[in-house]
Amino acid sequence: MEQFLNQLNESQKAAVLYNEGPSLVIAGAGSGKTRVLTYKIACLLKQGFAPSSILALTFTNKAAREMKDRIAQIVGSEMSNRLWMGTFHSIFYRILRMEADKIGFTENFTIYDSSDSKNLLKTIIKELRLDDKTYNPKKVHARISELKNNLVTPQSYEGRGDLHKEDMAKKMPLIKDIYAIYVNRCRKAGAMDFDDLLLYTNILFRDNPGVLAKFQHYFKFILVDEYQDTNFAQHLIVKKLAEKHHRVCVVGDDAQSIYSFRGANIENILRFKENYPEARIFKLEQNYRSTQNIVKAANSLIEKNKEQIKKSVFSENDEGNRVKVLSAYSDLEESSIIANAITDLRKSEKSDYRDFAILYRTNAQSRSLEEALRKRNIPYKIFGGLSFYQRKEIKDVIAYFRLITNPFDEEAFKRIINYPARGIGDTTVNKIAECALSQGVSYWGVISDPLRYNLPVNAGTATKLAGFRQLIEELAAELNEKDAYSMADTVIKKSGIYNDIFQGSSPEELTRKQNVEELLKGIYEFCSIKQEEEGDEFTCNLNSFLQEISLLTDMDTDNKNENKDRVTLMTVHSSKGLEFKTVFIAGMEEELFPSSMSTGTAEGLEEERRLFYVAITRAEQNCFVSYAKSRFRNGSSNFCNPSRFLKDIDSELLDLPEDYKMLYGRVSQQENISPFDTPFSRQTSGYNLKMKQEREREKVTGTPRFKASFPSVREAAKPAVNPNSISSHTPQDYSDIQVNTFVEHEKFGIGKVTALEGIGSNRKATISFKNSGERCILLKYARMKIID
DNA sequence: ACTAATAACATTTTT
DNA sequence: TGTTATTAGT
Repeated sequence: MEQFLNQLNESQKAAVLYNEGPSLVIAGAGSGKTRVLTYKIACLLKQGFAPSSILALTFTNKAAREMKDRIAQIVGSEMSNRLWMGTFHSIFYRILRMEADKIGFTENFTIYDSSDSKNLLKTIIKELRLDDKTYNPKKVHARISELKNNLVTPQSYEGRGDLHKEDMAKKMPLIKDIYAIYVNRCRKAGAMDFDDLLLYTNILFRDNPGVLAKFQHYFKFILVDEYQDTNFAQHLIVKKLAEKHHRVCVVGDDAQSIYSFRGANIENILRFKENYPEARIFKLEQNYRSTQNIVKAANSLIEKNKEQIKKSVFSENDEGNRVKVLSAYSDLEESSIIANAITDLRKSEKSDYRDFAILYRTNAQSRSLEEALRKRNIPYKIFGGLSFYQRKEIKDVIAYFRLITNPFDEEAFKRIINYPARGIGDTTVNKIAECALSQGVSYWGVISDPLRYNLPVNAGTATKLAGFRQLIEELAAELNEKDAYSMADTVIKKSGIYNDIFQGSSPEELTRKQNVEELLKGIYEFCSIKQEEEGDEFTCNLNSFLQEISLLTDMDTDNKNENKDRVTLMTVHSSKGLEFKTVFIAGMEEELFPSSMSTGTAEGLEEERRLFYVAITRAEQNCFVSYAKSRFRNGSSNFCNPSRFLKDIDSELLDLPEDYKMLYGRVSQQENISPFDTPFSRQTSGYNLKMKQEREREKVTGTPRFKASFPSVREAAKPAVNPNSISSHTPQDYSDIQVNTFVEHEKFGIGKVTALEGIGSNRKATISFKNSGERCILLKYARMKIID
């Protein structure tokens, strides 16, 4: 214990050791927040708190996993595995499954992802014959999400004239009707959306005092990471659970609250003390990550925000370089300047590619950056964009999984009723939908008994529908016999997906094939990991796999490229929590950063400023900020001005380009324009004039700083895969294995086989590992090799 | 029922 | 520009 405490500074130590009541830890960027959280939990365990009595909530699976690993290193994995540590959503998903009957769900309920939700809303809007321009499904979804996050149910909406007024003002007076129908449809489909996981948890606790009391008693200590990102529903869950013991510790940084558009309420952290008057507040202000100049620059920026908790983040690292501002004529030039800088810095500073990150406000900006990097053979990886589980072919397969575990899942049904094509077209589906709607049954109900519900289809179609029904029923019947992996294999073959996808050889088909293989591999790995964790009696069924992935994002999946030496490209949002030796922040322009969507309100603008703060504080040694004077956006080229945020940073901490000084030197001499109310038009004319002059000079001297044309060469398709590779990851052959054989396991290391039992795919080995003790492993899933 | 063509559209997105 | 969703045509 002592040795760990010695690794902490005084304020960190104080935060770790105070466990008597509620506490708020304000953790500045790079101040060792994770370290405090992990040591605190380790400390609690050492003090005798049972691991299962500690609830630790995070926002990402990644954060939860990392913390778990670090705690395991201190107290061992036997103990850390028993902690209730996970994302809000996954923890309460687990609890809701346990208590599903109390709120009228079955424990197998499906989770609708946001595209499922939007699709359902779209059909409801259509069914109500409303105009989907005014009732834009995306907007409606956002509104319903907001309502749910604030615990407004369709019932409680009734008594809220204020909310109705808001919706009327937005010309959507029927929101409440859509909302009510949506909730009903989800319930009938046995489905919850992401927001429901939090809403129903609150309902569960509200309506079942016994259940609440049970968990209040159960969780003796509650910790919340990234508290600035909690919404009202999350805040209230924590508050209710902590009511009994009042042992709650929340950690966060109000300056890094960047998710208000998803319902995060910065007030939760700003007003923590009002909710917990006896709370103690700890501030972690020493930044261990960045140079002094970077920290100072970030401080001078964030100072311009009004709403924040006072703190003074400082660094004792080297002074470092100033934040260098780069100016470019176009987004194309910006990209090449950055790419060249990476090449140069890598040599001059002996950096690896992995030391660099390029951050941007919008995903669309990645394209030109990509091209520039590719042109110079700089390896890179892009985060964001379409996640693995969002891909069409993956969603199709998952939809089969979902439908066979829950035939009432309407969205899954619609997705696969005619995929692969089986001659059931739009007209038939519409008939089913109409039939289901008018007679109050599910889609599945209709095709189970088309005659009873008078489904108006001809004999041919009826046969096809019966065929589909039979397919799903047959697959469902196998659910209890087979494990997830063989189940998935069966689904893909029986459904016809295999024939549809694994035949073609065009690059797109190849990619789809690869993705499905990747999914199968994922299921396989999931099974083997589960097998190891849960022991030999555990059968890994499809249901548990679905539960796992329904709350998983791509951030969690592609960690295999993590160690490769590549430049990172990502949005500022997804960079939160990460750090890089050198950071480029691209596109620091008005309307882009801050986004034109957020400049309308002071709060919106403050959030953009916090976003910039997050971006700057990712940098350890060098921070570059770039802007272009013209940018290709939404199909056309636009002139842009440098971001107002550049003016928020102390100019002594910036290394500004000449043209910027010329532009703003003049403006600021005239008058001191507040960054908030600078009329945009005032700058435009002068600025464009300047730009023209710059351009002319280029022409005259004939020495452009970079080549003007970039042939847009698209990268060739990914390397081909073995056409038979559907079986390339199938279990290794362990037929040579015997008692006393030595093996090396991927996770557990070297061990000796002490016993063997079972035959075929049920063959298991008991292995005594050098470092991890004795374990019984199903050979089918074992990831190990025999050593001679 | 399927395909091709065109219109509409477009922040950020831990779950 | 690039994607996605609806529509018109076969």
